[in-house]
Amino acid sequence: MEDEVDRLVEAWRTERPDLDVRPLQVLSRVSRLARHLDRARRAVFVAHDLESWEFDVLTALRRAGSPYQLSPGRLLRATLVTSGTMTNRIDRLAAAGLVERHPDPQDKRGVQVRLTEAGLTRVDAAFADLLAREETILAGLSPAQHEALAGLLRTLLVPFDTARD
Amino acid sequence: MEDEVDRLVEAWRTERPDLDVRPLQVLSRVSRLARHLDRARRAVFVAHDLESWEFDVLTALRRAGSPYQLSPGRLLRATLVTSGTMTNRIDRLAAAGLVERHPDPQDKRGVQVRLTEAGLTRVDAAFADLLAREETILAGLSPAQHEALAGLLRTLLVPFDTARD
DNA sequence: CCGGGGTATCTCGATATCAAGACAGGTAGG
DNA sequence: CCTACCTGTCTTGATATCGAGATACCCCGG
Repeated sequence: MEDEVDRLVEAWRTERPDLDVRPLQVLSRVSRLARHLDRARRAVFVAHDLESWEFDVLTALRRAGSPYQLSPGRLLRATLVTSGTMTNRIDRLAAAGLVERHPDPQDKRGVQVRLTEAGLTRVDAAFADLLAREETILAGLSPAQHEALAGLLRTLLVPFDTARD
Repeated sequence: MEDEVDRLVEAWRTERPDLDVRPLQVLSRVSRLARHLDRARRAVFVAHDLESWEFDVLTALRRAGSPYQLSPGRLLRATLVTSGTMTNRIDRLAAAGLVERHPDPQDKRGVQVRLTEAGLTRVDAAFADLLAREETILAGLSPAQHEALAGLLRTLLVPFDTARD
């Protein structure tokens, strides 16, 4: 079977036979697959009345464990957005009743963003559905292939994750 | 070596031991890697005074082969954006002198977007640089691993690329 | 105790994107 | 040929994001 990237690579080989376009075989697929995953995620979240960005913030809080709270600074580093964006996101999540802002007793500059009861149940339900959907996307892979793929991707990711911060 | 996803999976196993979070081992890595690639691309393009979206449109035209022209409709399908976005992009690329709009002689509703000489040289230079940068990202993989990874990703991508359109 | 640099969060203006709809031109059936 | 539907492109209004800067607070060195 062929995918779009096979066609894309073929076109480049015709147009630029002087270049080695093999990197595209991996990296264009990563980008395109990420785009498709984004759409699939969105489709799962509409059933829970959540946007992707809401889910990203809520899961970061959920993973932190009880009492499910993090500072805006930690949240923005976890989700790779700017501080202005995170302020806006927290505002809207608070308006929706999914999180609450609490002053940080340790640091008067700081704030702690805490999941509400409603936020917790929403994110747990959405996360379970998301995993189910992702399992179907991976259904074409054997357990061994699955593991091999995870390992290869880790190899590519480690330099990025160790370089920063 | 560990990456961010290993830590993320570990957190989930603690917080939700009832769920099988293995899909994240692959799909979260795909999403995160795509994000890093995006930044790396951006960094390459600043040297050529190009934005990522400009590069996307210009490469679609470049791949089409001489005379390097496509309709806005084909361009928006190739780049996965909406028609309003594509109109805006073509406007700005035309203002920058990288493409030109020509009426379609076959279909009076239609337009053909054609790469200018300046657009062709810019995209060729940027593409060569991008490939060089991508090669360094993939340097940690042996040729066999590279091929295996490409194959596994294709398996995941084929259902998406055959389903639509 | 005080001053300077660093940190945490928020504000503001600019912008790229999307969704929905407008509109001209194409196309097939009666 | 003309009606009704479809297609290709552009317009418009709303919105999430970013980058830069403002503000308040922390903390270390003198």
